[in-house]
Amino acid sequence: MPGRRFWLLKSEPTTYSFDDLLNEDDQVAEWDGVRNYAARNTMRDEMNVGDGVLFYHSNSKPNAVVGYGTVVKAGYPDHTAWDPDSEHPDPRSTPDDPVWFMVDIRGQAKFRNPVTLQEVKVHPDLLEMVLVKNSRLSVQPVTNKEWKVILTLGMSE
DNA sequence: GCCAACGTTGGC
DNA sequence: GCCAACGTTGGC
Repeated sequence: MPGRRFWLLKSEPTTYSFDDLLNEDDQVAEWDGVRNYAARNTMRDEMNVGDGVLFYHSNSKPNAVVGYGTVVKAGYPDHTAWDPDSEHPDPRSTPDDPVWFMVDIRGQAKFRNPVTLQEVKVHPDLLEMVLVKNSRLSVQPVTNKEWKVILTLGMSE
């Protein structure tokens, strides 16, 4: 599919794990609560329906890419920002003038063989991943090649 | 639990 | 607009 792009989403499994996503109705969830401008811009402006998504567990044992899925809804305002009872309220964001955005994602499959951060750091095709270069970005681009390599590694025995 | 790296805030 | 101070992320 021309124009299809690839992304990596991070979460701490103690907060929200890939299994949590797979347990949702239709395995679909709103990727809400992101409060970082670079990550917001990516979700608001770049991510499209059908794009591939890798899921990474941070602060985990081991830290690893654990599965993949797809974008099922492109960027739209994150309504949790103006919900004072949500995890990440931000009074600056309103329905009329939203500050924060999210996408909906569907979990496709868990990797038989999670691709650990250690493996990523030594694999010649993965050394340049944003995951390694800027470890703090929670929504980040993945190249076509990185996607293929990680899927192959992840789905192998 | 520590702390380096990074992002954000706010005084000037 | 700069940059110091502060807060957070996330690997170890």
